[in-house]
Amino acid sequence: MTVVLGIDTESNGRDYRHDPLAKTTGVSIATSVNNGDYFPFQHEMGFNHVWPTFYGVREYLKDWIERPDVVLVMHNAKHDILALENLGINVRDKLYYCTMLETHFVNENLPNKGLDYVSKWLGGTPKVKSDLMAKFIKWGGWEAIPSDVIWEYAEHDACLAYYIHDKMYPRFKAEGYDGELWERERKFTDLIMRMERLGVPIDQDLCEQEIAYGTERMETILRELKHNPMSGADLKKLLIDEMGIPSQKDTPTGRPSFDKEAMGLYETILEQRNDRTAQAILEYRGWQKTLSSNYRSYLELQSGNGTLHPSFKLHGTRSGRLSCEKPNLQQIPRSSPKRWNGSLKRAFRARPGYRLFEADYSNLELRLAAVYSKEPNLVGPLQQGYKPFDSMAELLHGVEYTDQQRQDVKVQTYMTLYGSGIKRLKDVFGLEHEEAKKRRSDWFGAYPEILKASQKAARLAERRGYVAMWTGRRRHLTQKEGYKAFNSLLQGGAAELVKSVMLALDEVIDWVECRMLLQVHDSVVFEIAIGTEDKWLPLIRETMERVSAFHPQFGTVPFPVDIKEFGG
DNA sequence: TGAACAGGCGCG
DNA sequence: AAAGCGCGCCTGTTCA
Repeated sequence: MTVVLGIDTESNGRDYRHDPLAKTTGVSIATSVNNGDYFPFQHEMGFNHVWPTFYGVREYLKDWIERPDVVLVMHNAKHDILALENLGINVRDKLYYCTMLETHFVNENLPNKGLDYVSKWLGGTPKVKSDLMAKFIKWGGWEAIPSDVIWEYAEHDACLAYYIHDKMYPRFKAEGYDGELWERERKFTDLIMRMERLGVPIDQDLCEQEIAYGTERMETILRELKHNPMSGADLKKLLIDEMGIPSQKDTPTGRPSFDKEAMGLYETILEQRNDRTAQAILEYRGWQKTLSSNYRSYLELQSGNGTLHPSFKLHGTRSGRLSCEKPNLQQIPRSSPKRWNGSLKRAFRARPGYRLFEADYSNLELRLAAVYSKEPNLVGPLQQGYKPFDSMAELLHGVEYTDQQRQDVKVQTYMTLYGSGIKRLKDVFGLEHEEAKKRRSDWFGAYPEILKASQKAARLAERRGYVAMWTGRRRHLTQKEGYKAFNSLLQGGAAELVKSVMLALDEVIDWVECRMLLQVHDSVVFEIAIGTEDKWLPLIRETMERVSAFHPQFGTVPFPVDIKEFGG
């Protein structure tokens, strides 16, 4: 017989992954929906337990929690596992359930997966945060809450975890997630936790230099323009009222738009007057974005020795991808000639004795589309080693295709795989309705099996309410969302594939000479000891390219991996 | 004064 | 009938 325990932990609010002062102040345990207790024993203020055993609460909890017949239930286990580890309680090898992920797997479309929201969504009670507790938090942070003040809140949270598991587990199991899939998810959670703890090293001096340079550029531009380029109202005054240019584009709410596309239009008009106002506005906004979202944010978030510890959210996306926050290192600007963000990767510098490398799949989702659809016009050329868009441009425009045609085919292909309609095609390529229709039918004429696969996925989603990825993981769609089904299979299938690959990589790397630091959907960033590159890089490539190990279908086309040095 | 929304932009 | 998909996070604006 197993015992199910709802667990919730309280801490002093510091980050377990890098802060030596991080401390778990107490643990709550629920043995049923309405039977929970809180064990405070490391609070700065208020009562601390020394009972119930002579050798202490920590040991008592450890004995209980580590018992092999105890199954733990936690809301956001990734956090509570660290909190328990902080007490020397090891749960990495035991069976646990994360109610947040149970909820996410069964209903990935829920806008919020927090404990309070999910409980209420299920018809349960909300969290109980007293006014007094809120005041303490405001006054001195979580660290300042006396144990007696957090008591009720803490034990209630453990009950809520128990309650959510009680409600969600049957659905989780019925959809086939318990067992192998959940075990795989726990292993992946463990891997992500190791990645997060390692963190990503940055070059603080370079960040500071860029902040100084960018701030100066922004001040200069502001003096010239005398208007705030971040303010729509100001830009209207400047460009439309003062300079007399008619509005080029409107936002959905009817105000003039000054996004990149609109600014491009203003720029061509201003070019004739030899006026650089549009460029100045774009440069200002470019610096603003980069300084606040990247350089300054990196310096603020680094842990004290120049290391970033972003959080990867396992429940972050409906598609099954990870998301990343604080900071979001899945949106580091890619290399380009732009002065303000074109070389941002230089801000990342491996630890002494190491180098950074990024290994990424080429056209991962497109290759998956070829596999799923079995489209001979795509599978054939890929098998022969063609680059997909070379082959597609050739098929649609003949061997004499232009660079522009190739680029357009690429854009149209991704638009199509993402479910774009004719209207969007018209807008993006500036076509008449009939031309757009023809482009669409030409594309589908060349790749008819893709159209069929897409329609088949849509029908299936409409009939069953979901599509299943190759692992069994589901994406739930409403009747109206059938058009998203094929894209869900590609985006979600790719995410599942990269997850499997990372688990396979975990088996071959040693996490000392070679370790994973980041995942960016179709790529993985590694830190590798100098002098051992020849040992690890080929192994990484082989492991990543051997996707047929996960599903025999993936053997029908190659999945080539490109490896580049990353950072400065 | 703070929350919520809108617009904008970075990534795959 | 028509629909580009999936994110995080910044500044400015609006509203309670």
